[in-house]
Amino acid sequence: MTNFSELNISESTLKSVKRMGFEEATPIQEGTIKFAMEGRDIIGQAQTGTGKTAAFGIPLVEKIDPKSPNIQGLIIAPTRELAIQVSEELYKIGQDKRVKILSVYGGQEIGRQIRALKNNPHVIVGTPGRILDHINRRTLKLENVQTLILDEADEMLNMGFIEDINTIMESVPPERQTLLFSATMPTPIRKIAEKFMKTPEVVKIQSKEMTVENIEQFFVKSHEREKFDILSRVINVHQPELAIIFGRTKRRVDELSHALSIRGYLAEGIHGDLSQAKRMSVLRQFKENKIDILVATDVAARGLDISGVTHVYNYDIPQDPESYVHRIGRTGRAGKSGVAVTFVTPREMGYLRIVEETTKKRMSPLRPPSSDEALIGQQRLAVESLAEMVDKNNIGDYRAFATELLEKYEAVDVIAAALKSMTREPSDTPVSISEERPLPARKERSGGGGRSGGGGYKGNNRSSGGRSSSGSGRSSDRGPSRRTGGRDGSSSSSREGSASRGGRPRTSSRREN
DNA sequence: AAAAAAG
Repeated sequence: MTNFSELNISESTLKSVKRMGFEEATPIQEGTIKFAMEGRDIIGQAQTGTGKTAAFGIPLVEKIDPKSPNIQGLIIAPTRELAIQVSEELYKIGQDKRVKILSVYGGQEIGRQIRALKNNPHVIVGTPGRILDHINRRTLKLENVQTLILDEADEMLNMGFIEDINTIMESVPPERQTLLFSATMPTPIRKIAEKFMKTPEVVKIQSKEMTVENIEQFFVKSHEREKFDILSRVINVHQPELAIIFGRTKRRVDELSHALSIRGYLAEGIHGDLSQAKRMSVLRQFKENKIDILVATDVAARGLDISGVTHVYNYDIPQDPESYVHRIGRTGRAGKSGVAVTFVTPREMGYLRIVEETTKKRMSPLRPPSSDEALIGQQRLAVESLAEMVDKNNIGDYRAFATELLEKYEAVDVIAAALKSMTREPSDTPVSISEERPLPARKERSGGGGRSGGGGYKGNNRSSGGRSSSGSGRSSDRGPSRRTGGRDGSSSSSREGSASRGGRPRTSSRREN
């Protein structure tokens, strides 16, 4: 372990770092700061939560001349939220040295940014689209940039920014220092590194920090229409302090957050169609614990560093396993433990296996709690918060009323009544969540086909005839490989028997509610 | 097929 004071950092920066509560450098910080202060180019392989921002932020701030009016550092980040987060942390690191940081990103009035740019910031943090926009408007002068940093480079690749990145990098003087951070190193990123970097030092942190070892991973096999009720029960049993629920689409997120609010949870949604102001306010409320549950699309899956997230729920299993790793990585951070629960419909079980192959870890099946268990969870919660109020002597002047009650009733009855009034009974308020189009059944190396549309709806519809919605019966293109393998069809499982209580034979009576 | 990011 290295202490920051051993890293040749200037007094002013050290002071800021101390104020932020940092004492010892994390592995990525130790490795990066040492080489970066020597002016070396660096490839850092690490995810957020490892102290990455300070790893490049400290040497960047060290290099800034606060008396110069020029932009000396440029940082490119994949999402707006990440750009904001990075600029906030850089501001703290550079506070004592009076380094001026400016973030530029889409969704914010560009005139305001242009005015702010005239205020001679030293460091720009931005998203690719808006940075390019400013370059084209000639409102962003990059000819004095000495340090260029790519944060989450592989994410920017995934999001299709690779061309933008190339263009931006070409607009920065070649005799600069370049730091590139990426969790993985796919070929296009490697190419960028070869093209734009000078004999970079590679700083890789041990795989231990990059995996998900302190996260307990569960899955719940559940049909689409049962998901929400099971989710509420699981939440009531888990009693998460801070939870993120991921949904697959923006619409899904809207409906879920609305439904949760109806049932009395403090939940808000966040996705890319909301105004930037709304996105920021939701995130801030979540960080300040004003809401307990953040419902999100993958906009919140990557990079965001929100401390204290105890549970992650994947209401829909993510398509690609990488997304899964990013999502559950929002919990179990900074050495704390976390819980991740993933809902998976029977026909999506193939995706689950793929995820498990990627993480090299099996998920444990989670039995959906009964409504009784959910209630007990709520009651426990009431007991805890009552006890906490007593412990903290947070009783105000209710003692007189308590005495009054005790003249008439048994103490135990009074307390029981108080507990009951604090308990949220499982609500049966109806909520509506649209059925999500199921993920396409995983195709196994089918060679042929390739006609547009990919015949998505190839479900395991028994051919029960009945005008399945919207006609257009394209039953002709039944794939060549209708496999019979482990389909659950008759679901011989018999555990979690409570789910199908009424034992209704699943005949053709679809859609009757 | 969805989401992110420039409007």
